[in-house]
Amino acid sequence: MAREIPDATVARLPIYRRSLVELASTGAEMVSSAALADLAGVNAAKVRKDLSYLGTYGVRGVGYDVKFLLRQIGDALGLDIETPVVIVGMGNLGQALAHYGGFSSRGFPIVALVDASEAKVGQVVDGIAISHIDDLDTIVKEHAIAVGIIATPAEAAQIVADALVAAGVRSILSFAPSVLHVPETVPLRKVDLATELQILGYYQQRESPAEGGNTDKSA
Amino acid sequence: MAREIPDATVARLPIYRRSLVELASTGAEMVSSAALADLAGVNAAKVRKDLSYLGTYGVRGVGYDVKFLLRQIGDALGLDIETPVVIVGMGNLGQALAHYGGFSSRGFPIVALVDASEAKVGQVVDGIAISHIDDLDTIVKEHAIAVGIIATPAEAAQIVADALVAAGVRSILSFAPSVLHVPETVPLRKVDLATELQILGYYQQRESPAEGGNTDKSA
DNA sequence: GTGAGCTTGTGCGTTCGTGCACAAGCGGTA
DNA sequence: TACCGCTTGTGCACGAACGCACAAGCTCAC
Ligand SMILES: NC(=O)c1ccc[n+]([C@@H]2O[C@H](COP(=O)([O-])OP(=O)(O)OC[C@H]3O[C@@H](n4cnc5c(N)ncnc54)[C@H](O)[C@@H]3O)[C@@H](O)[C@H]2O)c1
Ligand SMILES: NC(=O)c1ccc[n+]([C@@H]2O[C@H](COP(=O)([O-])OP(=O)(O)OC[C@H]3O[C@@H](n4cnc5c(N)ncnc54)[C@H](O)[C@@H]3O)[C@@H](O)[C@H]2O)c1
Repeated sequence: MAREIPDATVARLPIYRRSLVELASTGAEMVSSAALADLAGVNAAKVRKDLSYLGTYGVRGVGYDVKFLLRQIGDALGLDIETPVVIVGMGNLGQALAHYGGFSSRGFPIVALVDASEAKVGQVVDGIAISHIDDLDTIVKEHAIAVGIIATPAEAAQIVADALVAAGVRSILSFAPSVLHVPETVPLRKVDLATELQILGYYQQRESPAEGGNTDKSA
Repeated sequence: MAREIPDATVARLPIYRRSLVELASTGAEMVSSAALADLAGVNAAKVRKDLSYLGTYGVRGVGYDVKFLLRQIGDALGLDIETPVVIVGMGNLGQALAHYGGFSSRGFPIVALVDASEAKVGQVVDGIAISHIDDLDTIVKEHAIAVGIIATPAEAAQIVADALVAAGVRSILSFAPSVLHVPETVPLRKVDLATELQILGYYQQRESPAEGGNTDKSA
């Protein structure tokens, strides 16, 4: 329905959104592409082109309506409805994620926590009791969970990913440092902290400039 | 000295490295670009082209020497020497990062922890006492710290980034959801979990496939 | 020594992203 | 009503990345 939005643009929309939320809180009603570009740390022309994919709602000579733009971006990203999330693997990282409020406040409430360790099952973290991985299927269906976050060791990541897909999760975010295979229909994104550090290592060593957000690409 | 390596390639080197470490542990001596491509989840031609930037050390008809390749990649990424890291902001995320062993084992030992809260200063996490942010300068110089990890709230991120740069840190990894400005000479990478979820939201909503590692770009 | 069978290294066409630069268009002013 | 200044929307050209496809080159067998 909505027209096709380029990957690079999609990756920037959340940044624009964050900047706009900030702007809105200061009472600003309108914003120019130049001002937004400044806040988001990108080129003004890029901002205009990106926004043009959402439909052309700017007013020449004036700029964009902040509130309206926020709604447009929210719609494009599917933030108009809440997307329930399950975290699998309640170790160091899983616990930190569970405690973090930034997900719920951005439309991704964490509704279930899962682990394989008997010692962890039953523990309550941030108001949610940890369930056993064997019950994943039931849990996902019960809460209509759409997103699975993998925070298990790398060895377990593929098994967990398979289980999530089988249970009906529609997209996956993985923190495990391993290559995962999922069906084409399930969007998968990876965050690998050690990899990030190694990339920094290269640029640092070469003493060459290389600032960069972590935009995505690939098929 | 080493020839210029494209950004996209640099971002993949750590993945190759991980796959090679795995291979080496199984006793494999040689590996073909096709096999490595399979492990890393990329195209075989891309593997060959990527590796060719490191110099041309493959043997036609045979493949690449696993151990030698590991050394080559390690050198390119600057992993031949240990790179000390400081974590700033010891809340949920900072604590999880401090407990994580994956950094030290990959050449990035965490040698200092810093926070602004009096309540946290002095606490010992994973064998390291938390220091006060005011002492950052001294700490960085004392330990010859090269990388700063920012795990503070977004509001404090820019101040912390400035302090890190002033103290002499050479590159920065930030988890704060905010746009940071640093000198061109300081490589900066951002990891924003909420943004990742929002990006997933888009593809999920469109039910279109969009797997992807998080490769970087930008000037 | 010669040939068969692999695997590397890379040239080339294609696609995607970027940002400059400018015409189109809106609002306010005289 | 006519004009001026500002901002959007986009055509265009450049560059980066990708992956196919093939020649070059190595090893082994006979
Ligand atoms: N902690 C960090 O800061 C950090 C940083 C970078 C990457 N990571 C990665 O994130 C992942 C988790 O890290 P961590 O430090 O939290 O590890 P952890 O060992 O503390 O926790 C892992 C948890 O996963 C659970 N688990 C194991 N197998 C499981 C399975 N099959 N199903 C469900 N749960 C299972 C374990 O019981 C444990 O509670 C790892 O892949 C790690 O490499 C963590
Ligand atoms: N916890 C998560 O799972 C998670 C997930 C995504 C993003 N983040 C981001 O990571 C950052 C940290 O998250 P958190 O959950 O750990 O927050 P937190 O509130 O638990 O911890 C923040 C810590 O930073 C310290 N701090 C504040 N100002 C400081 C300053 N000027 N100098 C040094 N230290 C300072 C605080 O004392 C506190 O200990 C936030 O920006 C958050 O948005 C966290």
